[in-house]
This record gives sequence, C-alpha cells and structure tokens, in this order.
Amino acid sequence: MGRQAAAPESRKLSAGETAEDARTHILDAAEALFENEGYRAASVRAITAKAGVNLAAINYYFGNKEALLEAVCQRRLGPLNEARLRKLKEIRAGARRVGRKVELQPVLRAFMAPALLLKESGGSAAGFPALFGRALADPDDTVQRIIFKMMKPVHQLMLEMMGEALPGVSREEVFWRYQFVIGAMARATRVYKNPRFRGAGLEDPGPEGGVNTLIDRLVSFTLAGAQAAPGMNIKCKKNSAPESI
Amino acid sequence: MGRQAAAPESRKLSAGETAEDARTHILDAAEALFENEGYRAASVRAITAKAGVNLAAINYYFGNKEALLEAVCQRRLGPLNEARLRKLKEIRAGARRVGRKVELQPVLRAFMAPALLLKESGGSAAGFPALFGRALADPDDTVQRIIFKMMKPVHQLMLEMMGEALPGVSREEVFWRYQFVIGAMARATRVYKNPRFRGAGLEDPGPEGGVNTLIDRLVSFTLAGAQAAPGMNIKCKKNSAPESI
DNA sequence: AACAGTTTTAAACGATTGTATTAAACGGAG
DNA sequence: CTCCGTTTAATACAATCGTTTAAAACTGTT
Repeated sequence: MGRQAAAPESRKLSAGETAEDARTHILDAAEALFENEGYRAASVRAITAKAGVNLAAINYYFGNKEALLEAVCQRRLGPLNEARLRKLKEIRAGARRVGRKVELQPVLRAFMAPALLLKESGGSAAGFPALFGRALADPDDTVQRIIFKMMKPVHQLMLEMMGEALPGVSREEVFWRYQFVIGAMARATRVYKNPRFRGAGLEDPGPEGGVNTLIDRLVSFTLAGAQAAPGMNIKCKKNSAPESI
Repeated sequence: MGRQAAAPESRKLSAGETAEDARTHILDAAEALFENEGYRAASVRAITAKAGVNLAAINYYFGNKEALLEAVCQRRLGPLNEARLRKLKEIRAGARRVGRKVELQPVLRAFMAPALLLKESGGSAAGFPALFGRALADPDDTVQRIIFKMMKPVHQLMLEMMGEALPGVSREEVFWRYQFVIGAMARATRVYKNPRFRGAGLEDPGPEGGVNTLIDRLVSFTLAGAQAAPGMNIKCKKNSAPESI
C-alpha cells in the first residue's frame, strides 16, 4: 500500500496537459485490451505498451490494475447510466403527468439504446459495449463487484418501472423477464460487428445494418417477450395443429 | 509436445478402475472451477488439488490445460447437442409428415430445455450450464474456438428451422432473433440459483421456482420475441400520447 | 519372485504476472 | 540558475502460471 493515492490532485498543469494525456492513453489502451482479451488476460505490460507509457504508469496513476478497470468502466458507464436514469425518470414523469401507467416500450428503449449507440460513436468508446457485455458474464469476482455496484441504481429503477408497466405480473416474473432483456442485449453487444460471426448465416451487413436497426430489433424482440402471457406454451405440443398462420 | 498422446489406450484395467476415476475426478474438479473462476483463472494446481490428484495428472491424462477444457465441454455438450439435434430433427420430420411448416415453439424448447435440465441433474453436471453460459462470452480465444466448433451443427439447424418457422422473415432478421434467444438463455443459466442474485428483487425461490418454470418462462419470452412483428416500434416517441393502454 | 507397463510422485523449469523501488528527467516558480 | 514537486524510467521483487522431467510406486502377468 506504500504510495497510497499518489494520483495527481493538484491539477495545475497548463502547457501540454501531458499527465491527462497519459491517463487517457492508458484508459483507451486498457479499454481496447479488456474488450479483446478480458480483464485477467490483458496484462499491465500489454496495456502500458499499447498506451506508449512506462510499465509503472498504471500503478502511478490508478494505484493498481483493479482500480484501472473501475476507471475504465466508470468513464463510460457513468455517463451512460446517467443518461439511462434521466430518460427513465422522464418517462415516468410523463406518465404521471397524464395519470397513466408507464409504457413498456420506451422503458426498454431507454435501457438499451444508450448502450448500443456507443457502438457508432467513432471514438474509442465504440468498444465499450462489447467489453461490458463480456463483463456481465465475467467469472472474475473483481469484475462482478464493479459492474454490480455501478448498475444497481439502473437495475432497481428498471425492475420498478417494468413492474409498473406489467400489471398483474409477479415480481419474480418481472425479474426474470428483465434478466432475459439483459441477456439479449449483452449478446447483441458482443455479436454486433464481431468478425467472428461474419458469414455465420449473416451474409451482408444488409442495407440497414446500422445500430439503429439493431436497437429496433432488440426493442421489438424484448417488448414482445416481456409482454408475453406466461405459461401459454406448456403442454400443447402434440394435439394442436402445427401452425395457425 | 514430448509425450504426445500419453493417455492410456490399452484400456485393460479391471480391478479398481483407478485410472478412469482419476480422469473423472479431474473433469469434475475442472468443471466446478471453470464455472466459478473461469478458464484462465482456474489454475491446474487448483484443479488437481480439488481433484485430489498430483499436479502432473492433467498433462498426463489430457496433454495440456486446453485439451482438458475441451474434454470438460465435450463430456456435457456432446450428449446435450445430440439430444438437441435428435429432437429438432424429430420435430422437422413430424412437420414434414403432415405437410406443414415447422412450428417455432417446440424448436425453441428443444434448444433450451436440454441445457437447463442439466441444472437439476443432481450430479456434477448441474454446474455446466452456467459454465457454458460464461464460455459464450469468454474473451479467451481458446474457449471461443472450442465452443464454436461444438455448437456449429446446432446453430446451423436452428437457423434453418427458425427460418422455416418464420416465413417472410429475412435471414439476417432470423439470425439476430436467434442471437437474442441465445443471450436470454445464457443469462438464465448464469443467474438461476446464483447466490449473487438472491434478494436482488427476487425474494423467494417461489412456490414454483424449479427449472421447469424457468424453461417455460424462457420459451414464453423468446417465442413471443421471435414472432414479434419487426419495426413496429420505430419513431413513435414524441408526438404520440405517452401511453395507449 | 521377477518382469513390463501404467500411474503417481516430488521437484524443477522458464515464462509471465502485478507491484514496488529507486533514480533520472522534466518544468514552472523563486 | 536553483529548487521542488511531478512525471517517467529502468529494474527488481516475490508469486504464480503451465509444463516437463525422472524416479518411485503400483498393477497384473508370467
């Protein structure tokens, strides 16, 4: 714990802002490597090499590798979750104003769109959704704790508003439908524009292969799924006709 | 590469079957540790210690750690995918027999049920679905290659049959809906019975908290999602009334 | 009992990991 | 210029990684 909090706090750089540059370069390199290799596999040596800084720079600026991961996530997930919460509360306020219950579709869109829109934000942020999609399933406890802490307010509000939008559906049922939404979105962030899936049934990006199309598909899928009547599909495999339409 | 294929091939053990026991103990320990720690983080020392065998046993029986992961996956995913393919072909044959198109609901059930049913198969296999759910998002290339190779036949048949069950839906659209199905299922395998999510909006396991309930929820959600009309939810955010129902 | 093949053991290998240390280079203020 | 706080640099550290080696222990057969 020797040099605790050695990060610069005086902030009186003026000329080249080199310190802020180094931090940013490290964050960018770490984001890219965490996305492609995972948290554990991305070594501090690889990160510092890619960032063009010295090996010790990570410990100097962030303390340790775990704090770096937290900073990487915070940089993107902070504004992203703020946008989500703002939009969700806006939706709820709008519904209150006209004395109606919250509508499910804009809620799902408010949750998913900000994340996927990062994908076409030219800069280095484009890689974060995939990184986050990975992190959701990362076995590392460090990753899980960081993600869970940052997502908790969003999770709570989403569960509350989905519950309101789905009257008569039990809390447990709402919980699971929200999990399915998360799963579908997380999968999308990892598959979209991933060269591994090129040609695996997906020939061209298509005439409308942009992120907006993907968001529409996700919202359409999860909206119908979350509104589905439960238990309709139990034990009707043999006697009924195969299709109706 | 020194001792290539040093695995026992003569198979003339008779008394205690100790060799097969060691292999099985290693597979069980590796399965549990891969599930909880991930492929990279689960060291061969931890695996062999948990299995109660010598450190060198993994290299002796499997060659290296990567081959061990492949064996772990093969042991569960082999029979599992066989069951899936058998059921899917059965469904298709049944549809052909009556001259109709394949129905989507049994297709989704045939894909998801065998995997989730492992969760309540008392033995060590119960941990595999979560392991597989993780592996789907694992950043490690080794993991991805193994999973992709084993899943390819299932993926191909699923895409084909979902395409048949969804006439008029483009191949690209079918591809994405299948990805959403995979994502929802993968998320379910990792959340179900995970102590981390206990109390996060899910108070009790509920009176019907078994795997069958989860499967029904998944099938219900993904069936409605995959059958949803696409693009219905575009551009209706501002001018229309906040809610209609 | 002596042998041959299989399995288990203890020890060590080189490589890589995250972090700590210590000194050198930098840059504006006095 | 000199000084001082900040940043960079090279190097070393202990720990752990997957794998290899060679000898010991065990097995059933002759």
